[in-house]
Amino acid sequence: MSDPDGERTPVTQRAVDRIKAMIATGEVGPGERLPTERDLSAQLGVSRSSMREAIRSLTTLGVLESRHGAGVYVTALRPADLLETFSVLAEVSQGRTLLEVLQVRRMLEPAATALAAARADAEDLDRIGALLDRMEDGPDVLCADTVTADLGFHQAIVASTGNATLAAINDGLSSRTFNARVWAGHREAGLTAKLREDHRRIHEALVARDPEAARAAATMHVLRVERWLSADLADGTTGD
Amino acid sequence: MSDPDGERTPVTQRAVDRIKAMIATGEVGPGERLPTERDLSAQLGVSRSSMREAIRSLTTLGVLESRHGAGVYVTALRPADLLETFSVLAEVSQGRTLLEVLQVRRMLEPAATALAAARADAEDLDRIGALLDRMEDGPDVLCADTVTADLGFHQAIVASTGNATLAAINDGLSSRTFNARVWAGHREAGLTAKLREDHRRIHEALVARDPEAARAAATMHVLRVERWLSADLADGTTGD
DNA sequence: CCTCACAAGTGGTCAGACTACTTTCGAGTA
DNA sequence: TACTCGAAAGTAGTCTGACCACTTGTGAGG
Repeated sequence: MSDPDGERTPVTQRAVDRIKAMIATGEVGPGERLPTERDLSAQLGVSRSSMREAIRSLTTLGVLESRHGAGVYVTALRPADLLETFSVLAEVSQGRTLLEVLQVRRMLEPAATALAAARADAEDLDRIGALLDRMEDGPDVLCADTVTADLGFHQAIVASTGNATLAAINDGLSSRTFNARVWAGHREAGLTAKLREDHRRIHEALVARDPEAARAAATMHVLRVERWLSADLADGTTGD
Repeated sequence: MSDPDGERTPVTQRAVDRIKAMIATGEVGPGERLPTERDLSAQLGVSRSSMREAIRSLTTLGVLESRHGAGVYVTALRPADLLETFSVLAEVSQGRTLLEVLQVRRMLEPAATALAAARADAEDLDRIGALLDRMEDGPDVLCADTVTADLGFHQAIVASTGNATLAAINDGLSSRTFNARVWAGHREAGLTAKLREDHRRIHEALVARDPEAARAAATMHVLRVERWLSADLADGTTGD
């Protein structure tokens, strides 16, 4: 910050910085509306196109939100808003990076699940249990619902830790396409029962309010997925 | 993906998706150059303005890189590229969210430090040791160098795990301004010696290649900072 | 063979017009 | 009076075409 002016900074970047400053100084707070694009561009002496690119950039970052016909607003600036971009990692990653992601999840999920075992309230447990049932209900068929329930199951657990930042990060480390691959891979190997067993054990530990059991169950689950991915990658037929 | 067409998607969003698809299908790979903005906009039948906004969005996400006069390129798509936006969280966070961030670090750093104790090579240890010295060299005065060395110290440790994704995430959870606050706060309380001791213990565990000692030392360090922040927030004079 | 200036090509910025959507407010109605 | 609904004003979204700033390749000149 405070680049004297040694090098010419692009106009759009200056606009981005200016808006960031407006938020940092409290000139506009979370949830509030910014001046119109036209006003902003006039204030900063830049064209509306450049201002729009600046706004687009901050919108992508989750700092601003544009509502067609209504105006540009500052988001709530909650972790979930700011970490939405995070999902790109899981989406784009392949091979080696995917393994790295799983390694990070092996650090986070056990700790998060243990914390959830201590903190989840009855309502949380109900929600988690319902998602578990949805996963079990699915026949052998791998309907998209199973994958959805699986994602929801883990998200609900992490969310019940009460740490929104943790939840947002963990969500970013999971991706629908990857999860679908995991289920498909396990079905081919006839191992979907193992996945279901993992989930049930995690749920039992949560209900029993046993953090250490929860940690162990979560570790085993991530490890299983990690091991499967390792083997899958080694097969060569990695697909995209 | 594959939104039938139930609702009209904005033109710019379609352009973003199209470029993402070009990358996903391998039509353009990491490091390669895209067609010119003018060509792309013609291909997709959108205006150059909209295409520029799409490119701006992907540039912000760390997927593309624009070089004035030279063209638009796909980045290497390394985790560090994709997670650069992550730092916004640590920059913007305040109060409660900051505590959440530290709680996540308490899950990651011990595990990462333990892994580093097992994996770091001689070169890594040298680099880490040098940064430790730089931190100790600083007199009582809190020159910016101490903060820089502190940041570098933790980054070097996490980097030596060999997990670039982990390193990128952890970097995103640290911020220069927060670190400076921590040092300033500890100096006021006359506790900088404690911070130095933490770092020394971590380093010793790494050199001894003792993962469990490393895990414990890292945990204690993060806990100390967490406890300090808790107290600092309770003081009310939280600053911005 | 090397150097350097020029030219072509590229992203960066600007201006202004029009479209699509949202919100507001007032006229008309029950 | 209270409610409904449609028109109007205001906003973001898109398009066009022009010009500026920078990079790169190339060809003339040394």
